[in-house]
Amino acid sequence: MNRSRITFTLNELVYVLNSTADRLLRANFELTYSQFLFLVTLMSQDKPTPSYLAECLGVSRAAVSQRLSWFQERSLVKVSRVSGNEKNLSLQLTHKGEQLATQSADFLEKEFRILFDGGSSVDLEKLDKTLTQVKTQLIKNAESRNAA
Amino acid sequence: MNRSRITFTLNELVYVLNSTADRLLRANFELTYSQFLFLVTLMSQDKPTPSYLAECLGVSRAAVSQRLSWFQERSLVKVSRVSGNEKNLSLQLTHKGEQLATQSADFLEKEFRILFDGGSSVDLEKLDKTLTQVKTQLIKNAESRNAA
DNA sequence: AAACTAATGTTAACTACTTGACAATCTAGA
DNA sequence: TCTAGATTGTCAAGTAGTTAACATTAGTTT
Repeated sequence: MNRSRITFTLNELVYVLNSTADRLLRANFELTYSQFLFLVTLMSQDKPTPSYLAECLGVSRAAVSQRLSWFQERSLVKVSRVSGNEKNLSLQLTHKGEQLATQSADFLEKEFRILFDGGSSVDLEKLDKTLTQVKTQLIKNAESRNAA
Repeated sequence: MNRSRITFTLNELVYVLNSTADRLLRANFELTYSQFLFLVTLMSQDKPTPSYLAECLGVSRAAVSQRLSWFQERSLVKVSRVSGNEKNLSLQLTHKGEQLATQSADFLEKEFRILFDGGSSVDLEKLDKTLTQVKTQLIKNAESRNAA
């Protein structure tokens, strides 16, 4: 029952976090959480192709392809071709897109700092390290188990 | 950047956990993770109505309604009416459904114990408590923020 | 150079959810 | 008692993802 409890707790926590973010973003920027992630991920991306964006977002190339028009229609993302490269599309945040991404990220950051706060005895820095450790170990064990 | 890192880490960890569970269940029981959750949740439920199941699963009543036929077709769940109650449906795992739920849960439990193991220095019990604490506090702060 | 091979982006068909509307049923209050 | 309100289950329409198949382009091998 140990395993179940912690995976359920994790799922619940993630649900609370993501739906809170979604609510805040909808109310203040008319943006869903997943649209926000799309913009923010694209902004921090060194290789701005749809294929790489899909990989960073953890979704399929088809999913990115389908969503692109939404961001183009709203002048948030510019899709172009770089001369000498007929294979890859190049994605770029417009000025408007960049502003929206930056402002909403700052806002969310500030809001969450308040929500996480309140005389908490939890060391978030340390918690993050622990979680990363669990993740890494899980992946490693799964791999060695598959190899065997 | 603190907030972002930990929410990303959490999302990543949950993704690894759930997709691992999904892979194991598909390979060994021809069951997706979400079908597994449907069965297991129903099994541990005291008030076996679709509406309450939806609440427990964290999805809409419509979603449960749409999925019910899948479980009925495979003789995993029996849908009936209790006499004297024309409003609520009554859901019940069949013997086959109960066996599948129990066996797959035991299997998953065992597999995850192995994956979580391996000379880990992480106290999962304690981690669970910390996560629960963070979740509770987050909800509390969000409420008092909304009230104000 | 030609010919495999691999990667990219798009489409079609599917799945699993959502919200909003609805009829049917139960429950309480005047 | 009966009526107003709440709850339940379902449907329709919409959204966001999936996989599989495809044409196109780029790299590699012979």
